[in-house]
Amino acid sequence: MSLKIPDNIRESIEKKGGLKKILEEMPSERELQEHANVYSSLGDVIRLKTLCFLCNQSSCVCLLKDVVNLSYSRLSYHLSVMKNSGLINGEKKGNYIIYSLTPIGKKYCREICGGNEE
Amino acid sequence: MSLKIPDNIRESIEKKGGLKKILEEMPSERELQEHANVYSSLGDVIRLKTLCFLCNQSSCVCLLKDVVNLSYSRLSYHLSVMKNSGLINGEKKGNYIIYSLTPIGKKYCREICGGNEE
DNA sequence: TCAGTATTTCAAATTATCTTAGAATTTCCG
DNA sequence: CGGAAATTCTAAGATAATTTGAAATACTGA
Repeated sequence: MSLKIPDNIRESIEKKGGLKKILEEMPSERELQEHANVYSSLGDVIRLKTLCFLCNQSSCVCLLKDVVNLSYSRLSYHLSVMKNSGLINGEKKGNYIIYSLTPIGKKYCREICGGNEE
Repeated sequence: MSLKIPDNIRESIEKKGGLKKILEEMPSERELQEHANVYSSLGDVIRLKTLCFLCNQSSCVCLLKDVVNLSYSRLSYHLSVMKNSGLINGEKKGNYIIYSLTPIGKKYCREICGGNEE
């Protein structure tokens, strides 16, 4: 690693024990991938709106449909993205599937919507 | 809003002052859009790795290139995404551009990498 | 001014994500 | 059980994001 970089940066790195040490202390590829999955799931207004609504109120798909104003199939796609990234969970209750936030979903809901929780 | 929804959900909504009230208390479209921009910028492993490295150490592009192991143009694209979403900031120093985290970038860095900051 | 280095920009090709229509499933109720 | 109504899923095409490599820009020092 005999890279040509500005002196002050090189010195700062040496003080921290070298580049190798810094890199070793960073989160693993797997951890970063997991975070990236959640964040990209959160990176969409429709899904954030859904998250914020579920933060206040567990809901069937038919009510969510009216809240976000989408077709069933389009909403269903976004719910599946959120489910796969572990933000929400759907539980079958008779004719309906009731979606609610997982603990991870609640954490991010707080970050976005403030403290008001179900 | 005479939607056919499960009774317990309808009752829960009434207790909270009705659907209209719940919707009014949610973050605005604009706020959600801003959050979505940041989250989709975070939704990529390359960018998270960059964020975590900058969390420890401000850096020129040439060093980052070795850290994330990408071509200049590919890295440059990801840096521009992060810059546009307000996570990082580049300052020209002679021949180099030194990137560092903005306050927003530091906030998310903490969420991902734990407490260790520059 | 000129050569050299660091970084960005552009446009085309590729890849991932989103949307839509409609099919399939599930439940309700006679 | 069988048909209707409501809900959910699937797969294609449409849209958006990413990658690539070449060319452009901006600065430095001789």
